[in-house]
Amino acid sequence: MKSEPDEVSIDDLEKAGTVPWFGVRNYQARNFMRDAMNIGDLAFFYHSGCAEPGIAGICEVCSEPYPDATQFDPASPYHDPNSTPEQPRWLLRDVRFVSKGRYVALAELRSRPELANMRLLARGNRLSITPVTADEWASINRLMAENS
DNA sequence: GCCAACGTTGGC
DNA sequence: GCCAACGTTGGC
Repeated sequence: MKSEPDEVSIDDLEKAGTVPWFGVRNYQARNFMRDAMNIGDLAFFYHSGCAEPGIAGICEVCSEPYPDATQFDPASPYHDPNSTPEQPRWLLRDVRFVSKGRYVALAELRSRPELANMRLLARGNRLSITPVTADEWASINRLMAENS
């Protein structure tokens, strides 16, 4: 799950404990969050749009999907004038802080042959939420556990 | 249903 | 700030 650290960083999540994953405005990413997640699932917290993008920590899905309030707020950059409370387009889930690990930068992810097929790293991928296979999860977890 | 134009994402 | 890649919009 990608977030710009200027908006919500892993440290912000640690302080807050739980945050709603607001602002997703891509149908595929929304569908992954709505349909492919279950309460208790773990996710990598990825920092994007910053000097050194990469995986900063782990969070846990802790709610069912519910409407993203920012879509109804005209003052929000995530406002969607075509969405209504009766038929909301954008759903989110809450996530809870689990842990921080050694920062695994995008360049390091790209250097690992075992991650060559990871959806996150696919050419042209812009989805802010992508699935992770069990093997990818295990190998990244090992990288995060290494001493820095 | 096609496709050009436009907007956005996100790494660099 | 640039630009490749992709998604969305809207005319036809």
